[in-house]
Amino acid sequence: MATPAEKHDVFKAISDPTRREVLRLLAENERPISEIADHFDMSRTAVTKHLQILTEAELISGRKEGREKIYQLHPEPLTEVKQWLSYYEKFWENKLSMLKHLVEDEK
Amino acid sequence: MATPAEKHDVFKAISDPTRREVLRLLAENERPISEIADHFDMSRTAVTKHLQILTEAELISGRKEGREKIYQLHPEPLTEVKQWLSYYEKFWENKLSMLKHLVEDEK
DNA sequence: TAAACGTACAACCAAATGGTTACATATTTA
DNA sequence: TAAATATGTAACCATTTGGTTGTACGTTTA
Repeated sequence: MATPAEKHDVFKAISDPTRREVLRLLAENERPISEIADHFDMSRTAVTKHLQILTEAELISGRKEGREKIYQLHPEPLTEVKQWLSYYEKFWENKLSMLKHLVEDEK
Repeated sequence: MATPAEKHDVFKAISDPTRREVLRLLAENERPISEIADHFDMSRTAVTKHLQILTEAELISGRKEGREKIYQLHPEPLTEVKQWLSYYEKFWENKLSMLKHLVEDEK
């Protein structure tokens, strides 16, 4: 059967362009919600919902600091995507990458 | 701004567990629709819709052969996901992987 | 040629998704 | 303390998503 549609679905989380942009912003710096929202042409509420989805996927986390809530990136769950992708790499990659696979397998 | 929500959105295409399973099936073998549908607990029509989405993302293609339509995998668009991921790898990977990055950059 | 097979497609549906506005609450700051 | 700032949250909405059933149509095959 297919991979179960988990509560913390990282594939679903990264399927939205807005959420990918949020990840990129947080890769640069941790930021409060309002600063994140400033980068988008949508309401702060809408951005907050995206932050919740990313939080459920454990790709980000927020801490309260005074009246602000500061979000930071946690890229670890992306390894699941990387592992999934690695299965398909052999179908398209070249010899240089084959070498890379050998290195990978040494882990 | 965010990555445009393209017509052929590979991130959206792979966000669904059923579609990821279809890709896995086609990675093994090219198959007609009915054979793909047999692997799922849903109607053939529903599976066909997933095949259309994967086709729009150019991850698969189908050819008519007699009364069958045979689908095959085209994994190339997954490189977009791989490239996107590579930006985040530096945040989590270890030194062995750093070496791998050096090799990668030689391309 | 009649029946079975494989697919295409229209119409419909419930739930999820991605957005909104309005208002409440907590924290600084003037 | 009053005002401004930052966030939380409820209620609502349109569209998309992921599924269904029913029917039609081309292709074997008995």
